[in-house]
Amino acid sequence: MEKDIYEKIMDLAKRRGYLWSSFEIYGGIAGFVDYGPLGCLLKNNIISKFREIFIVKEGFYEIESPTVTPYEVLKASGHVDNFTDPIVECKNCLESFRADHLIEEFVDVDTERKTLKELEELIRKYNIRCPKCGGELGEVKKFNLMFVTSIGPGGKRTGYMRPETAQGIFIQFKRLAQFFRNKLPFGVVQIGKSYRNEISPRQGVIRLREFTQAEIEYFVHPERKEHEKFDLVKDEIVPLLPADRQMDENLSEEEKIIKMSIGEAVEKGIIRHQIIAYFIALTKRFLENIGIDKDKIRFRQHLPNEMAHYAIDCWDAEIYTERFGWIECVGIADRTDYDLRSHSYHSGVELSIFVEFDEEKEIETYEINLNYKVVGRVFKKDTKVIEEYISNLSEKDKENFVKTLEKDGKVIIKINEKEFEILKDYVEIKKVKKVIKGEKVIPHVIEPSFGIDRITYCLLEHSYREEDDRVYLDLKPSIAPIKAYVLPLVNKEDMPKIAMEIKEMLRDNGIIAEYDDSGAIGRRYMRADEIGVPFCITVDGQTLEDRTVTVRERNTREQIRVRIDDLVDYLKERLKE
RNA sequence: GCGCCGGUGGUGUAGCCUGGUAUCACUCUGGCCUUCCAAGCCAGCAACCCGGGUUCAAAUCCCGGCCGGCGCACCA
Repeated sequence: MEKDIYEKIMDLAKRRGYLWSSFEIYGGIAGFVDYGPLGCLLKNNIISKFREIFIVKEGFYEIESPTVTPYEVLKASGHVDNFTDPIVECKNCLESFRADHLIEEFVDVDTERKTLKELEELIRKYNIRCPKCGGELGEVKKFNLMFVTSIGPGGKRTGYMRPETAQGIFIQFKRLAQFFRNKLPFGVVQIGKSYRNEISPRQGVIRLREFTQAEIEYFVHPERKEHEKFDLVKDEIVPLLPADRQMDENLSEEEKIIKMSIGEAVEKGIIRHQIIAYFIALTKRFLENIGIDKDKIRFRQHLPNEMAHYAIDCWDAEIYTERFGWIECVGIADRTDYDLRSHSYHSGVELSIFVEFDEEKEIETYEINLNYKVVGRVFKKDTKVIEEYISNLSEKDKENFVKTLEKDGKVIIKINEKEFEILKDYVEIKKVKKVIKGEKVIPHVIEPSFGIDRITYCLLEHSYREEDDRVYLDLKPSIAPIKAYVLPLVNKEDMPKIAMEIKEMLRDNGIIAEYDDSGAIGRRYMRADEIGVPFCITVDGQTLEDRTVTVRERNTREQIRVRIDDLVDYLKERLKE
C-alpha cells in the first residue's frame, strides 16, 4: 500500500535526524520524542520567529520558571481537582470507565464535587454494573493526568510536573506588575516543557506526554478589552468557525466557515473582543511567517461545553494535516481573572494592580470596619478571609453591603462556596467623603498558547514536496536548519580545499553550512534537498580561475554565479526570506 | 485502558505456515572514477523489539510485556 504523507514524513524525520522516538534502545515509551540534530535546529528557528514577533515586536517579556511545581499551586489553579478523572474498572472484563459519566448515564444526579467514596456509594446504591458485560464494578480510583513526584527527602511535599507553563507566570504576578511599573496592559511569555500523563498517547508528535509550549499571558484591565494597535490588523481576513455555526446542523462543513475581516468579526460580536481578535491576527501572521500553508489555517471557537474550567471564550488555531484532519495547534483563551483570584485566595497574597482614574473623583463612601471581638469569636480562623473580602469590596459592593445590612439586619457573603452571615453588630460603618485617584483591579488574562511540537510537525508536512525524481522540504531559508551545503564539483585540484574554506567562512559568519564531497554532485544535491537546505554552493573549474562559485536554489534548481568575496553578504540577504 | 493487526540492518524487504542464527535492493562509510542534478567499479559497516516457556536447537511455535497502526474510550 502506498504510504501516506504522515508515514513519509516520520520516515524522513527519523532517517535524517529530525524526530526520533525516545528511549528507543530500551523499547521506547509512547508519548515522548527526541528532537534530533536537525529537529532541534528547526524547532529553535520556529521559536526564534516566535520571539521575534511577540517579544521584539509586541514588547512582551519572557520568563522561565521551574517545571516541578508544588501541590499548592496546582491545587489553587484548579488542576489538582480538574485534572483528576475518577475511573472505575469492571472486575469481569477489565474495561475501565469514567465513574462520574457512568453514574450520570444511569441516574439523574450531579456528580460534581463528589469524593471517590461518594461515587462508589452511588454505584453500589443504584447497582450500576458494567455497561459492556454487566459485570461487577470495582473500586473507584483516581486517574491523574498530571505526573506526580515528591520534593525533597522523605517525600513530604508533593510536586507535579506542570501541565501548562501559564501558572509560573500567574504566581509571579506581583513581581511582574512591579517590573512593568504597574501599568496595564502587559504581556509575559514563557516557552518550555509541560507534562500531561495522557491515557493513550498516539499519533507521534501530535499528542505527547511531554511537550513544548510557548504561552503568552496578556494582562489587561477587565473593562478595557480593546487593543491600541487593532487598526493595524482589523482588515486581516481570517477563516472563522464560530460556535453557533458548528452546532447548526443545517450547514455543511464548508458553510460553517466564514471568511471575514477580524474587524468585522468583532463588530458583529462573533469574536468577543478586540484583544482575542488581535491575537488571532498575530497568530495567523506567525504561522504564515514560519511557512505554514495559509490555506490550511482556520480559527475555531470552542463550544460552551468544551471550554476549560477557567475560560469564558476560546478560539483555536487549527492546522490541516492529511492524516489527522484539522488539529488544534494554538489556543487563544480569555481566562478572565480566574487564575489571579484563585491564587490570591489560596496564597493570601493580594494579586491586583492599582489603576489610576483619568480624573480623580470625590465620592461618598463607607468605611466598613470589623468588630474583631465579636467577629473573631464567631468565625475564628475564617476571620482573615472575611477581613480580606470586606477590604476588597468595590464601591458598588460596599453600597450594596450597607443597604442590605440596614434593610435585612444581616448580609450573607459567599467566599469560595462557603457562606458567612454578617450581623449588624459585627461591623462598624462610617460614611465618609473621600478623594480617590484610582482603584484596585484584578486584571483579566488573555492567553494565546502555542503547541510547538504540533506546529513543527505541520510545518514539515506542509513543506514536503515530491517532484518527479526527488523529494525536498520547502522550508523557508530563515527557518531551514542547515542553510548551505558547500560542494566541490569533483574531488580534484584545489576544489575540495576551497570548498572547505568556504564552509569555514560561512560558519565564521554565523551561517550553518556543511561540506560534502561524497558521491556524484547530483546525489549530493538530492541529499541536501531532502533535509531542506535552501542553498548549495558549488566550487567548480571556473572557481579556480576567477574565484566565483555557483549558488543553487533548492526549489528551482537554478544556479547563479557569485563571487566568493560577496557570498556571505549574498546569503545573509537571502536568508531573511 | 479494551479489541483487532503488525514489529527482521538506517530504509524497504525474503525467510516464519513446515524450528537448524538470515536474502535482496537502496542508503551509508572508505577508495577509484566523475567538470552540474540519485551514473559506474572495488571494498566495508550494519538487523531478527524485550522477557519467559517448549526444544538438542527459536527470527520461526506458545505466553507475557513494550512499541506502532486502526476501532472504542479518553483528550480540562
